[in-house]
Amino acid sequence: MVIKMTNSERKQKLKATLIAAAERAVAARGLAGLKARDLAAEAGCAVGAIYNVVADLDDLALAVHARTLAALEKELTASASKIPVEACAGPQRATGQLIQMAIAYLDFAAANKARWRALFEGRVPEGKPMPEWYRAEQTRLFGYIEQPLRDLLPSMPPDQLAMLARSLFSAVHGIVTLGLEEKLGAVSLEELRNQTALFVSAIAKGLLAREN
Amino acid sequence: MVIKMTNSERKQKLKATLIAAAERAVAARGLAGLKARDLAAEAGCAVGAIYNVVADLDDLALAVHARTLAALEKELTASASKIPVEACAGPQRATGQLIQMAIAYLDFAAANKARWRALFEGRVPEGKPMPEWYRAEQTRLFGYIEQPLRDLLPSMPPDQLAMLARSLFSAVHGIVTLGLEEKLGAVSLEELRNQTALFVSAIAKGLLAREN
DNA sequence: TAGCCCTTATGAACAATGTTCACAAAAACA
DNA sequence: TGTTTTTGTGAACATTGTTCATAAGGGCTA
Repeated sequence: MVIKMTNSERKQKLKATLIAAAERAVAARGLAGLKARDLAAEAGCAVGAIYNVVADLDDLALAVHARTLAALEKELTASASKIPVEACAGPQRATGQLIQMAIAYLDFAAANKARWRALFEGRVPEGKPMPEWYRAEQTRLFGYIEQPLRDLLPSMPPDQLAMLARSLFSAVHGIVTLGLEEKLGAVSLEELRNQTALFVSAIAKGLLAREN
Repeated sequence: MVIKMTNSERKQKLKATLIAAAERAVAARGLAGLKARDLAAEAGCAVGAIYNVVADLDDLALAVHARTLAALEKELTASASKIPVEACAGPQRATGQLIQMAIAYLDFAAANKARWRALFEGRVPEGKPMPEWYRAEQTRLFGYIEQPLRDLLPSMPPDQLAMLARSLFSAVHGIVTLGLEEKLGAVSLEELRNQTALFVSAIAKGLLAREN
């Protein structure tokens, strides 16, 4: 007996299938490996069918990005929970948390290179300013950085704190990005971990010194 | 009378023309705006002629990148010369130089957004590991960072110093990149300058503290 | 169940790419 | 001047994303 599906069921199923296929494609061959015909072949549908469930291939890429961000968040929270609450207090603890998160970020990027890179490769064609939910996701993830930063610098006004979180993430992101690209010469993951920890620690120390 | 040109003269001239056209295209429409047919039209040659003087469009992009790096270097040295030699000494002076350079980098990126972005957008298709002269250029530019870093941390071994220079650049690059992308929310250039200075200063302070 | 409508599926067709190639033109050389 | 090598040409090819007329099939009312 053939299982019948209602229309919207089929639609949702196809969308899920396509996203899964897209994720595999990105993981295996990068964002440039996301091709309409390949997706259609792997999902077992016609090329045109793609555009019934998704507006663009960019749309699909965004869906993949969302899943990547979710995986990243999982990793971040997992790493955060590894620090015992009573280990130490005050600035030391906050600094430790920041270092831990930075290294978790690095490790995630290294372990999911293609998918992670794809997050920052996408073209922003001036026209589509990125959907709201995606922005919200990003902002929410930033919360993870702001909290330890707040512990570190209690007297910092919230808006400056947000700015600082942004910059701190950017700095770590830079180290991770250029570290994982072979573009600038190869570095071992272990060495990258050291550098990341060193820099986050230095930044924390420097910021703390400035505050007093 | 028609001016005749020897073959290699023509070739070089066409190459120069193409590079100039490519530079304009990248500056105006980004790396994605580098199209074979547009170039041919602007250079007044056939599309096929391009491939007589250049292997790829990627090759042309590299030529453009080289010019961008040259312009950046000019800016960096100009900014470096603005610091009076006698202003202050030791760690303060070194820190000041690093901040100055970071801000010069930021300003250059902001003033030459498209060309600068193109430097890091290029596809690295695993196959062509980037020509040697390009790597050499990059390495040479890193020298500008290493020197003040050496002043700041005289007891640091050279290989670690190179690593540190790399990471410092990466961190600043991250702040600049994510700052100029609208992807993460807009920030004014002035605010970015403050953040950059704040972070470089914090890093310098933190590294110095670690050393003693 | 029959009949109508609207959603979905299809794959050929379109437009825009980079790149190649057989051939033409021109320069280099003997 | 005649031959050979280099350079120029633009049509042709392959690969993209995206669209569209058309066909197929589910959804609903009678």
